[in-house]
Amino acid sequence: MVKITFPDGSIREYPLGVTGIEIARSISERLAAEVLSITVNGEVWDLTRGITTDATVKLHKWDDEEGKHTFWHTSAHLMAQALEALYPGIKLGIGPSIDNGFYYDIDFDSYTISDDDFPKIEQKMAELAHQKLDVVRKDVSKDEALATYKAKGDPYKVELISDLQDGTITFYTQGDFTDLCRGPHLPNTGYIKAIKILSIAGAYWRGNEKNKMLTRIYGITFPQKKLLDEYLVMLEEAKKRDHRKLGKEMELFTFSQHVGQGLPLWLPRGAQLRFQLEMFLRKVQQKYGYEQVITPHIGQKELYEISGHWAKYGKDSFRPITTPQEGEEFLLKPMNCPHHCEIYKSKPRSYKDLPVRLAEFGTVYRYEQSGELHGLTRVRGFTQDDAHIFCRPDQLKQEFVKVIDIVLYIFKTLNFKEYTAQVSLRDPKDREKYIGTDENWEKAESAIIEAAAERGLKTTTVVGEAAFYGPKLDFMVNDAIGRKWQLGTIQVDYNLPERFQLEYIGSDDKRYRPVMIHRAPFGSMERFVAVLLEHTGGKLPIWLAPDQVVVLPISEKYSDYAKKVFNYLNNSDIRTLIDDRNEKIGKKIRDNELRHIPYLLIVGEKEEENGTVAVRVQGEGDKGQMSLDDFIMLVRNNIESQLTEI
RNA sequence: GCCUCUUUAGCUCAGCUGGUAGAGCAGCGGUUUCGUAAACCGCAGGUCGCGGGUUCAAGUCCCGUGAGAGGCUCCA
Repeated sequence: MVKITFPDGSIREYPLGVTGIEIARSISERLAAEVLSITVNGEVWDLTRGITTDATVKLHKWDDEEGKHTFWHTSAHLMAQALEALYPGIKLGIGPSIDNGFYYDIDFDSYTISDDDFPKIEQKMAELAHQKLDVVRKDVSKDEALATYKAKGDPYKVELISDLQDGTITFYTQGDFTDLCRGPHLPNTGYIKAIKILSIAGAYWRGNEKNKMLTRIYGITFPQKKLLDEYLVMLEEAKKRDHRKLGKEMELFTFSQHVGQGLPLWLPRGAQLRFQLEMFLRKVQQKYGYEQVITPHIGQKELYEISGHWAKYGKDSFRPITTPQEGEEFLLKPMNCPHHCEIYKSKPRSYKDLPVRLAEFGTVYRYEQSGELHGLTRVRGFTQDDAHIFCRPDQLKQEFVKVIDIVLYIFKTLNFKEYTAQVSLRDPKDREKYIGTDENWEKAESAIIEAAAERGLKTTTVVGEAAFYGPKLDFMVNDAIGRKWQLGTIQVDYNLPERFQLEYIGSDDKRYRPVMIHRAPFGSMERFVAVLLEHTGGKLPIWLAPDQVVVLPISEKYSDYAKKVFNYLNNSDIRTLIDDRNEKIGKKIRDNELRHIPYLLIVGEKEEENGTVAVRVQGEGDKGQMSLDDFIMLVRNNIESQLTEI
């Protein structure tokens, strides 16, 4: 007998070799029907694997991450099985589950695969799933595993096996398909009821660009058709919220192939939106003791040699700008920090002056790889909401905490309810990647960890993700449909003060070196606007909306009154438009709703008589008549309630 | 940068196997003067991303190149 401990602490005894599915069945048939995998002593197992020691277990259903991953892992095998049947002789790479589904990397050799093949693949998978093929685990020796794949002529699996430790290597077999795999898997393929092949893409073997490019096929599967339908609806919703689409529809920004890839052109409405965001952050920063500075878009190459950016990123940057003067070279600035260091150095600083907090909406240029460019989220010219805090070492943690407060205030104001924070530390084994002394790195890392703890942030820690000059704290927000975006970043830097020989005079009249914090709560204006659009689906908070109100006369008879309303509102600092086209009111409402304008004011005979407006709120419909002054109060109160005090 | 796909009017898209470009919306002109998500009629609008090639003939086939999409690698 074995003792099985459940998550609630209860213990039951089962015969030696009991399986997960048997345990589930002993609890209820319904559970047995839903369970997908089981964690045994911290390791996720197949439901059909016998338990031979006392164990702590947890059963996983579809709503557990572990359950989904087991499901999708088997689905990846199912897809590979279907592909092998359809395209004999293909060579399999790897096929893991991912956050939303699974993929398999495959060397198709002479076959070419396109979207048109998806239905065929889906159909074959469905057919194989329907056969309820048992998925059988088998331990094999390394030699045996190698021999199997050598015989099959699959170089990728041979490479994978060669890199594995000796000992237990497992194969999973379903029907005539066998794959090298650690597992775990579903008991049989019959669990998979709904299948969708999503996309196709190239992927380097083992993620290394020196290796051969394999074909990666992405798919997703579900235990019920209904769930697939819901997922497809969600994908549609994501498409609707795509900031590139909204940016075009709302006339916020555009790109021109003549201006260049990744160089956004902000249209009047987009510029208005950015301006509102800037004003908002300027106000917050003023309260936190920041001072605005302005620096040029270029700087001498030497500046970046001092900072270390040229050595580190020079080869991936825009080429230096030359001048009529022999030997003179400038760079488009890829960072604002060197300029800000020079501002710090422009006069002697006393310990009493610190912290010095220099802020700038600084536009920088980076030559991102062409394949990486994406809408406003990844561009070659962008404006950081940048600031550099120069402080004494004893002020570091406190300053860091204040920056966290700014970030959290922004998230709150803009209604990002869920967020996580990631502490990125250096990889102590990869010294080549970083500059600076061990001692300073350790001080910086502990300052971040302590500051995050002080504000009770839930953090994850990733080793090896630090910037080359220091560790950082990055913020990720969840948007309205659950997607994660990286936004703000706060970074500690002992390195640049060293390189720029920054100093302050201490109370003992000796010279000391300040510490720097780089921070950008939005990250960049471009990226932030993109995330905001996707989060809100274009329904921006009223204070950010480029156009806040549009006045719609019922017919041309009332356009004089509409103009009076329009002027009155604009004079009251409410950004107002008028739509006095010769169209029916229904048409005007439709068009202006589609433009995502927060308030539509309908004016006709009744309104003109009473000196009122009929208010229609975007997405909510008719709110009835009110006086113009009441409406202005309504708008102002709305703005105030959204912009809560710090 | 690499792989796959896409590129036709301001926007969204149609144009099969090569025979010389089409729709809806937007725009403009008119009719209508209207009460909460699309009134009606008419007009105009395109060197089919760009450059070569094959062909009697290229939006369509081939080569090169720009831009976009989905991934991979990268991200100060």
